[in-house]
Amino acid sequence: MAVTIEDVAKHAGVSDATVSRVLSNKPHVREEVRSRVLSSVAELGYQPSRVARSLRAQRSQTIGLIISDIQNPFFTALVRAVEDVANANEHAIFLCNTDENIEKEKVYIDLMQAEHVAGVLITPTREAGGSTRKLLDANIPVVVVDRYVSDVEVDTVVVDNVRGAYSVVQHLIDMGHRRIGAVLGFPRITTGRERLEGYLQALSKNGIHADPDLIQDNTPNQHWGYKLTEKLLSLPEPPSAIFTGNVLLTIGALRAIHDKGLIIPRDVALAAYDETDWASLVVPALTTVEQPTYELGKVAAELLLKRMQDNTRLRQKIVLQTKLHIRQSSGATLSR
Amino acid sequence: MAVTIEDVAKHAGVSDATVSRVLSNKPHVREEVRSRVLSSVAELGYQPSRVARSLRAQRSQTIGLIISDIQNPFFTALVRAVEDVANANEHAIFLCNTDENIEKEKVYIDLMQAEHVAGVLITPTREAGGSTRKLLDANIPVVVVDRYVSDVEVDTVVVDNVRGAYSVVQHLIDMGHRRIGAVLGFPRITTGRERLEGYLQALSKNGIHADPDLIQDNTPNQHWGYKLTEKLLSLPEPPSAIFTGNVLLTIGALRAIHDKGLIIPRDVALAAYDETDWASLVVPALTTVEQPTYELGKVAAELLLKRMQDNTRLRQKIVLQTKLHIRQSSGATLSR
DNA sequence: GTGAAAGCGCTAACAC
DNA sequence: GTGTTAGCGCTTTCAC
Repeated sequence: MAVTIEDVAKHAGVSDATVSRVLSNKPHVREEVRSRVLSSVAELGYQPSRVARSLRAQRSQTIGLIISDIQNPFFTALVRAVEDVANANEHAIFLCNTDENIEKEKVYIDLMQAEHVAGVLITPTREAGGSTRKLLDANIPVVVVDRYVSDVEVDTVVVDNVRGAYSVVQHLIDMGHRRIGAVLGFPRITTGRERLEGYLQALSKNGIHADPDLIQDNTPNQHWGYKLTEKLLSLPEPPSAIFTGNVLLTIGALRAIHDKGLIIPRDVALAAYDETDWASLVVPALTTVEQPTYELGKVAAELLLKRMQDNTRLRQKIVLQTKLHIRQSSGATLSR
Repeated sequence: MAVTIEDVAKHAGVSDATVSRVLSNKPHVREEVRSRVLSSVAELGYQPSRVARSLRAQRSQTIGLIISDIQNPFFTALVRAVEDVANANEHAIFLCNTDENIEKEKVYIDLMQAEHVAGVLITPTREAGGSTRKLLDANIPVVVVDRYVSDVEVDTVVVDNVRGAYSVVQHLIDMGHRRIGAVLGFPRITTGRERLEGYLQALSKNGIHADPDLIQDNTPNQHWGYKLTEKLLSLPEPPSAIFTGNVLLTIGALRAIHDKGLIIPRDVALAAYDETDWASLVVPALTTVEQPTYELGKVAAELLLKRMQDNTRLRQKIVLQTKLHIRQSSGATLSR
């Protein structure tokens, strides 16, 4: 049906081996033969089968990208970066969404093996690196990104979440707040835990007692952002400021605050993890911690490519820094 | 290295063919043998190679998804839906981003052939369906989604953009506006052209002359949303209302309006294509046209699966409807 | 410098 | 009901 290497070989009057050599730029082919083959390729519109190549090489030209939620703009920027890097290196991308669900993660890990992918980028659903280890055991290069796993030696690219959270909570304290609520993702996800840690460090450094009622966590999505914020606002002694742990939680929180009829920052201040396109357009503009999302994906993808080329290199852990954007939602009166 | 079907066969004391039969639930296998094979599979942790299967079957268990921009939440919802459907049918997804770039689209089309994908979902970069035809010629099932192509017979799932745009522009007219600016995507993309058409229909129906100065189009991203809106606002006779053609254009427009120091809807009203999480949280809340994004992806993916099963069925064109959300940005004083 | 042949892991056609 | 065999398209020895 489709045109195969044999068709090209016949057309050029050579063997398939020679065609193969030409196409993979191997030496030891006469210039004349090479050009004859190339024109046959062009004439027949030959497309080498990546499937056959994968089977033969026992490795496909594809990178598996296992992320938590494609509808979270944070991951979207990551995907974008990975795609750009993969593209430039002639790799395709298998996209997989776990929804923070360990079962889905497992299914996808098996898929990665069955597809003989060249490598995997994963934002693991939990700190225990079972899935990561399984891939490594199958001899598949892996880079863990955004979150780390603690019980497996693996290349890792993350953001300094402790410091990011610390800086923004410190800012809230600087604005005079002492009862600061936290709306976070599960602490079993390392990003959630580290942001909690930064929050606690800031409080402790300023001699503020951490009230457990003020610390809420669950799946980091809009629904729980709403629920947890509602809970905070209904406390007998509600917080005067709220720190939200990612963009989806923030959207939920904004809605909850609005539905309660409260005004930011007059009734309750807000500072959020994750910068977005619209953070500076909302009224009041949002104080945010910006993560280097594109950079994160780019660095991780590049690291994966290096690992794919040389599996003996030393494992690396790269930590990127965040940037604080101070705007009106935290009560700051600075320009936006 | 990895466990193969032969390993399983030996372990169970049968031939590979029998193992294959068991795994693909073929009849004519003794129950006793079947269970012996299955326990060998489990014991050895055997994972059938999808690569080998693909080569053998001349078709992989993968769906190609070629979209325009993964960072646009509209496409993100689409991706999400496709992934859910593919998942439920044991298909993986190749994700490809064209950036509205025909050259990238062509590269990906070739990739789809080289990967022997089971089918392709595509949001074509232009109305001329060259890429789509190429896939069909290679006997790969295709469903065109979001935008249509006019010169190829192909299954299509789109939104009624003319009507969506018409309804929101009519609403602006109802609010008393007669000079309405339009910030749109290229008319070579069918969504852009149809939204322009809806805009023009609404004007014409109300006896309003369409001023060419008020109609701006370019690549539908944030940058151009800003530029084109700036241009509109700098006209000697600027519009009293602006209709933006997608969410990225809207973000650019919001920023441009803000940077000019104008207040919505007092100085200029705004109504936007695409509903978002935050549209109702911005102050003023945005009047939007909501597209059934998830539905779009779901219907398209299901249609593709049907086409994959039976390539002789009649071509279908499915048109989904939009929903207008009237909020304050258009000057409406209704509740949000 | 080039060709012939083997084989990657799987399934389907054909034996028995 | 089960095994043997061939072959999907490619690359990589190994001859010559």
